[in-house]
Amino acid sequence: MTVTLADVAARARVSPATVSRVLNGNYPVAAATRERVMRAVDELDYVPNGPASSLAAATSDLVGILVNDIADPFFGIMAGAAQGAIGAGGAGDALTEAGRAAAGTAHERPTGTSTDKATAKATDKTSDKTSEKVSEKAGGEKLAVVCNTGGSPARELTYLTLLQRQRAAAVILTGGSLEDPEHLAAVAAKLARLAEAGTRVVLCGRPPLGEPPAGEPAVAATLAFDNRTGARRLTEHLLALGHRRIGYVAGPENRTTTRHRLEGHRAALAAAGVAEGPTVHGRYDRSSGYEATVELLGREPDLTAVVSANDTVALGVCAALRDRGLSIPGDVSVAGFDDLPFAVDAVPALTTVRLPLHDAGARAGRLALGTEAPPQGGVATIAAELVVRGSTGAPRGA
Amino acid sequence: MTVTLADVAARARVSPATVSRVLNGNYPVAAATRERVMRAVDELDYVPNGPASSLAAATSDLVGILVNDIADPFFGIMAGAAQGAIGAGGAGDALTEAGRAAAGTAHERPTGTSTDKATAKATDKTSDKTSEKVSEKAGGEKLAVVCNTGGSPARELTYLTLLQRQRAAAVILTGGSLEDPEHLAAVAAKLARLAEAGTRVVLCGRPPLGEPPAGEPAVAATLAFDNRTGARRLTEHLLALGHRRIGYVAGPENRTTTRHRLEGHRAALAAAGVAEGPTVHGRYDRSSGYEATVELLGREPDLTAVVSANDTVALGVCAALRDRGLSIPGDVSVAGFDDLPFAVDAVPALTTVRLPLHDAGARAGRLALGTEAPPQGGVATIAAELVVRGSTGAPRGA
DNA sequence: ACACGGATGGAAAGCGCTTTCTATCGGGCA
DNA sequence: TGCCCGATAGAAAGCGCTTTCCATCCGTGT
Repeated sequence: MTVTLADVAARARVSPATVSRVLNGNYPVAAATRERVMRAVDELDYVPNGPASSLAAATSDLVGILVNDIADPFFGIMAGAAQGAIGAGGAGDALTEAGRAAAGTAHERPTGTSTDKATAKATDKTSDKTSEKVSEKAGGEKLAVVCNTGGSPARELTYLTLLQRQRAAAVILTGGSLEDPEHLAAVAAKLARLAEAGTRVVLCGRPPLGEPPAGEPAVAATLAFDNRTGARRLTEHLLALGHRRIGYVAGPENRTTTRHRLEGHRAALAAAGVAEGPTVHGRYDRSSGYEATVELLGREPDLTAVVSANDTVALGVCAALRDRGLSIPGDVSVAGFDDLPFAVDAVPALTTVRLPLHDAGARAGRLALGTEAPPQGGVATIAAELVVRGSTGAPRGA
Repeated sequence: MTVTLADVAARARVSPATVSRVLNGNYPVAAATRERVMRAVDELDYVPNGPASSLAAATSDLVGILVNDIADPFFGIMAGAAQGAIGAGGAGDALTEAGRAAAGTAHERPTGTSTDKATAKATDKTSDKTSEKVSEKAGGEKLAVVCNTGGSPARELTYLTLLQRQRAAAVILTGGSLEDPEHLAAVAAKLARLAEAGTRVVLCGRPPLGEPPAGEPAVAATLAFDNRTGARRLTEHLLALGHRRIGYVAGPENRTTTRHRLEGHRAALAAAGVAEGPTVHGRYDRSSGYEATVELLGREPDLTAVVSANDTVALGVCAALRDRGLSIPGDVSVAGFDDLPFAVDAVPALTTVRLPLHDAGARAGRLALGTEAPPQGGVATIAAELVVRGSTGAPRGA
């Protein structure tokens, strides 16, 4: 029922081997023959069987991107950027172009007859392009898929196994991870076997794995966000404004991101000799920020500033404050983290710490492709930048 | 180098066939034998070769979710919900639980010795569960991957082809589509072949495909948002408040969502005998809303209300208005669409049209799994609900 | 006590593609 | 003119797993 390589071979009156070679373009095939094969592919509307190729070639062109929460733009932006770098044929940033290019792209190949042939042609084109003896390592066009772990360690492992099963070309893990030693070890082990099997591993916005066993090569290329310094700068900013009673709405416990940001915050306080204010842990969503703020104010009614786990949480913090009749930043200053697109639209606009999510994601994509050389020592630290806006100001009477 | 089924068989002193049967649990295997095999699997840390199984079984457990923009929560929420319904082992909504459950889940299997064994165990557990003669159609645990098309029709087709190659179990297309007839035909053709090959096709938040050829079964189960009615209600609300000069910041041209919302808007105006105000098309992002508003005010300085393509755009509209010194809703009312989580945090909170993204996504996931029966006639229309908040009010002097 | 059938396990034939290893065909060169 | 080589194409051996027959084995019914 489905068209196979053999069918194409028969129609083109060549051997299956030749068809394979034409399609993969890594072996000289006479122009005439190639032409004949392509015609047959077109006419039969042949689509290669992925599993079969992957099995025979022992590789696939899948790249997995793991995210903690796909509904959170923090991950969406990184994933989109990575995906753009991986799948857009080098165009780099298809995501950004997307809106504008929304129309038109479909007509680029007017030669096609039946609509579906356009697809086949596209495939051919790709092969053509790569057929000019592209080295194996160069990493041609790959297909990125994003896997939503929902923050569940079990699911993270499941996806990693799936990707391992699929013999993925690369895996990108984004965002902070759970700090449970058992889980960490399990992930490290899994990544080690993936790397061993030839899958490129990239960590984006996540701290590096432990050191590799001995003099062995690093398992993963790592792009780590400098959450600690970012958080520290943010708290220093608040301290400079005169705040001394600062509440902290932290992210979920046992997460690296949560810990690092908290550490930066505490470091700033310690350096200034200011006592730490109340801290409440919660989720990375707005209602968590709301609830935490209520709790915080209960514990310490005269707070003059609240630092949030991230921008989304900050929105909840603002809402809670407003509902209590407190003005921002008049009565209480609020700070976010990440500088997601909506941060500037909050009223007042959020003071926050910008993380170059887009750049980091794109770079992760290139690392996954092998287009970009891994950083020295395998780990690059990505700086976080303080962005001061209207939501922070001097405390009353300062 | 890698462990294969045969290795496991050898170690367990059974035939490969038996190992396969234990792993897939669709054939009676004596408890003792099974036990032996499982031990071997554990000890060797065996991970099945996905491509090989897919090839032999002619199916895979991949479910593809196509989204237009992964950085947009509109898609993220649907994708997350779908993914939760598909991959969470029936738990239904892993995404929501995620934050809370962030810790702990890793310890659930204290029997494991080496860290990596935990994974193997998890796999076994799954097999166990399904080994009790689960019918083929029931659709066990599948793996959802989301594919970001970035709104590019070419990429949409590419991903569909990829999924076809992988012999995906199901495909979910989310969000509106381009209205280009050629592209539409290409997609329809592709989906038809997918369906024909046994892949379940679900459209979520996208209008139905054209009618299937003759008396043939519908290719796709469709969950269509009633954007038209939603938009109509929204404009009616504005009209009821007394607005007569309403600007419209529309989404990209040639998109179904854009057209439907615009049609609803116009229908309301027509029904009320009110002349249509200026309309500007743009992207689905905040800066587009900002720019469009500047343009709108240039054309028609005395607008009293602006309707936006969606909430994100509305944020940009608000920013532009604020920058011009116009108050919301005092001088100009603003309305969004979708009711994304941040809509309530805008100041003033956005009046918008709520789309049950989460429910729709989850339902799409169940349809993809075959857990839920497709709607009558193949198409279910999902109602959109007007949500009135502070960003809309009576125009000055009304 | 003997034949029969249910319960298990093995053998082996692929699934569709990739990739050596060969075979063939012309030319260029000595 | 004859030989060796580069350029092409084909043959065939898998890749690792599923699954359709079959072959056993043992408990039962009569």
